Amino acid sequence: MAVDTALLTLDPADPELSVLQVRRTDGPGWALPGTFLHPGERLADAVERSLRTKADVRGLRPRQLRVYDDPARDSRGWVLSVAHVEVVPIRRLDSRRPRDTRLVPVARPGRLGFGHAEIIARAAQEVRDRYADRPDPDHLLGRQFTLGELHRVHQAVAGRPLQRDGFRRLMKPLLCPTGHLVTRTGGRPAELFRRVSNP
Amino acid sequence: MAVDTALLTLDPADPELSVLQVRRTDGPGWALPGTFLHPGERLADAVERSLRTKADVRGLRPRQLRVYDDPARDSRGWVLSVAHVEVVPIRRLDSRRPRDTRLVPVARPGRLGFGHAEIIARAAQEVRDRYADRPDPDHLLGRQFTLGELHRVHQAVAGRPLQRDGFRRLMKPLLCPTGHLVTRTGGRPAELFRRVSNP
DNA sequence: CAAATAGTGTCTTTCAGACATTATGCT
DNA sequence: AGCATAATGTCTGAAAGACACTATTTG
Repeated sequence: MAVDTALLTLDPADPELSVLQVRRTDGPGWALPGTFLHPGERLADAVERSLRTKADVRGLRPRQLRVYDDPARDSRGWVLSVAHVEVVPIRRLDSRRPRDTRLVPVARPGRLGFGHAEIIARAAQEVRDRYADRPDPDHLLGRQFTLGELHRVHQAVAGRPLQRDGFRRLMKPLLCPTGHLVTRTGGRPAELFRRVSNP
Repeated sequence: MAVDTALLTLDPADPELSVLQVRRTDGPGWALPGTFLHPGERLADAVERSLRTKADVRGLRPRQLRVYDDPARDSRGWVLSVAHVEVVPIRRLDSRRPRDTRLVPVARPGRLGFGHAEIIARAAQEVRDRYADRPDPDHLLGRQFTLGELHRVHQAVAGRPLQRDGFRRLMKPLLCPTGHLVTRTGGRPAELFRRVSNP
């Protein structure tokens, strides 16, 4: 019994939804981070453990995607894997080891074994669905942000342009205005917003 | 490692979405049909096996819901369970043993252990989502049916009345007219339809 | 002023909800 | 005729797509 995780993030330099991959220890190539489940361990704890040791990321709320149970999936034997998806802002990945990890756009995941390409595709779809009608539910942005910043993040997650005015009208009733203005780049100052109910 | 299945059906006498429960062998009360996974066995095969022995149902296409991994879930020890959902017409349950099984409306599942009530709620939601915009995807009806029959099935699955004319307009473009009319009860004869792409 | 970004107004199309009307068989 | 069911027509309001316009900053 194993867990595998598609850890997604946004690279601000290249605004595409990307997935963390780790160098395989048992052979050449890359794979999703994963681990075998310890006896009595919860799935979320195993995900946390695998990502803590491989990418130094903590405080996760992984979501299950599905179980992959094809007996031929893993050449080492019969391994059931519970696929998970998790989204973190890229600064949470700063402490990862660059030689043993890489970030790859989800649209071009490379050649992966274990059916990991399918997990990535499903993970990307899950995140896109989550972002379709909620303002940045996975906190890629901080507590406060402008509608322009939110717009760019949602476009990057969706992987396609989203109409600006329609996006504003959809998101504005879901946000809490702070009343503060901010000037980030040359242009009219933008209003800062917060998510509505935020821990 | 185990599988549990919410096997849903419609009782024509009482048009509510109902779930099959089996008498527990290790204690009093009722539970969802389930079994432990055999080594090397696929999840879908374990589901099929458990339902074949307990309800004499074959030819299933179970869908995964999620894994339940709470270590305190099963008092007998550490058991991960993959919950599944499956829908069959009630005639496929004719050969079940009446004393050891029962059909219960999903809205009132009774007192169940192992978190089975939550599985049932999630299963019902999954089926309702599937039925929201497709004509009877799980073949509760046969190959041919009238829009009135389809309407009654969808209402029973949804657990609430669905507007008749809106339902017709939504479903008609998804159906293939046969050109044949049929008179089932006193009233104007209805046209028979088929699903569009049907194996 | 020009460029860049933020914010608003408005038109059209589409679609769901709701109600009404017509069609055709049965007793 | 009267009832039951099937099928269609039409109005309205909400939401999405699309385009245009105004507002406010920097250089």
